[in-house]
Amino acid sequence: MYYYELALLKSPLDNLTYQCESKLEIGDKVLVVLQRRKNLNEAVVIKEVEKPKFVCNNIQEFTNEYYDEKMLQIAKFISQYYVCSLGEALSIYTPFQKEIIKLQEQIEFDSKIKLSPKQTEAYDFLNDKKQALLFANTGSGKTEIYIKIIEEHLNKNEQAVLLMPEISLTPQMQKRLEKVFGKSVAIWHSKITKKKKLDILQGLQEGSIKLIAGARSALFLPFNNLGVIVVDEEHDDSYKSDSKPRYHAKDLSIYMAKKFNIQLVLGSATVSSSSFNKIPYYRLSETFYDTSKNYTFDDSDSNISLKIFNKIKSTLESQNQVIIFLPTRANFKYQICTSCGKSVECPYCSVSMSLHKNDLALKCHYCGYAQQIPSTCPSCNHGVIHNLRVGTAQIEEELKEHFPNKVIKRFDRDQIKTDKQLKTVLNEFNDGKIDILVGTQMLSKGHDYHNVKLAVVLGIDSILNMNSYKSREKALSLLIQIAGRSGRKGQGEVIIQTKNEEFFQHYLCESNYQEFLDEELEFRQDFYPPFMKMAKVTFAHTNGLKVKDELDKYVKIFKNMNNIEVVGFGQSPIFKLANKFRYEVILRSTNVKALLTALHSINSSLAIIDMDTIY
DNA sequence: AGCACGCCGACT
DNA sequence: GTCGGCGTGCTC
Repeated sequence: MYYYELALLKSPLDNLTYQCESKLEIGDKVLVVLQRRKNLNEAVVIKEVEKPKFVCNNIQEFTNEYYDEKMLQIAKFISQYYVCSLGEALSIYTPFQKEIIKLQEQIEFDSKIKLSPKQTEAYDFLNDKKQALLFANTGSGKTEIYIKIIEEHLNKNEQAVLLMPEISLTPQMQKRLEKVFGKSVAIWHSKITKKKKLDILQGLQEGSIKLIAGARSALFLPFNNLGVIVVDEEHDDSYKSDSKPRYHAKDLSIYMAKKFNIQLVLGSATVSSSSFNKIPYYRLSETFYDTSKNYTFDDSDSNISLKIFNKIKSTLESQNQVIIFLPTRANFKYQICTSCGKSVECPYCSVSMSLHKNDLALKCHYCGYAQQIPSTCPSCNHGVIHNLRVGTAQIEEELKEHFPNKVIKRFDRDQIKTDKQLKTVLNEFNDGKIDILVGTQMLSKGHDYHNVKLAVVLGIDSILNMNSYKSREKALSLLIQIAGRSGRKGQGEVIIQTKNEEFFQHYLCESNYQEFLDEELEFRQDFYPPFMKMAKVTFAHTNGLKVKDELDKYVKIFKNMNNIEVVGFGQSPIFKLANKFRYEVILRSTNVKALLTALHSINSSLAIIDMDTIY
């Protein structure tokens, strides 16, 4: 009889020991039962052990899947660093299939891309440093550099992965990659169908697929010979997972690249302060087209002021396209009673309900709860409800009244739910079938809109005023990214509604972003990341008193720890979420080990641990 | 008594 | 995370 320690996939439990008549390999995926449970649980063989004192259950079934040594190593790191069980960490990986055999056919790619002298310099720099940051203005041709580097690796018979924020995986990018790499490239993200995923996995293991362009989960595919990881839009916070394991795909890319000697390229026009601080960078500011921009500021409160309206009007009159950004979905974000002053809140969350006129409903954007639009205030039963903080749907509606013969479309999570919808709207927009695109953050992410002459930015102040050490960086990078969508070929106009003109004005121009980073890093020295490690521990439970007690207990414990600082604690910004009350405590330390020791000492079923929290 | 519900603890 | 055990308290 053999005895093995197994990591239970998707389970927060520690490894458990099972027995088996036959010899197994480390990394094999098997199926087991847990005592009182009916369903089989997937598990991974971690190590062989001596016969334990307790009685073991048998391993029920075997599979033809396995995790290789590198996967196990990284998963162990993830479970340590991001504080989760090994089973949870391993769950992000897609395992290898046992009986697939690698075909030996080498294809020689020739992209025929001629890099400019500056691009060549950047290319040489990236190759020379092995792990480097490409700090490249929009329109400076960073994709071509990525392609050149990927090509070089594929021609050495290595594999490549190109990570992008989910929403930037556009048809344009797909076309560009397919033009060079043909059937050797595959696109990978959460919305790819099951069947397609199986085909890709087969192709990847056989060797017919050599490049994966995908969202963060693409980093965990069964690569056997990964030569390069490219992280595009590396500043993007969506690389951080918000469910267990709460890993950061960019940080893990850096870790994996160093550990396994893989080339790493991080790229962005607005590089993150953390990468800028620790990774050697090449500044590529030369652009192919003269992209001079004309910035205007507007300190109005109203949704669309006369000044903004006239700009939109004249842009449309000259047959050009407009994009309008605002950070809020729906028609209005807040429903305030003019009589009693109370806002209409979600019954399960402590947030205001958003008005969706089209669906005749108030919806909670956090738990999805929807209800009918009340005619009078539900608190005082007689007050009239007043709408505050305008959203994309409302702007769309108002613009449709003003420009009845123009085509106006919305670009947000309500409107774009599938990959197909995304592609359709983007294609229509680039074919000139849409005149105005009104959207949220989605608008800013890496899309190429070639005919946009005006970008309107509303509500950026609400991002700048967020209570986070990162809010300046977030607001500015977002603004630059949106501005970058206007006038990619030639003159572009940007109008920004803000009461912080001095701040934005100074740093807005892409060539000043570096100056911003220098000053921002100086400001953060000794207090914030990247100089300090920060973690957030949230306690959540339906019983508000119980969860408060738990928080108080742990705050006391943390305060008595060496090398750990309790930055603050209290109710979470959204105190009640999906019917659970939430309190949080922010910890920081210059000492990663001390911080991890504190986090690993937490033994509470109410705790949600978030290492390197982004807020 | 019969059960719905919520809390708690174990899982090899 | 998920399940069963068990106590509470409500209803027939």
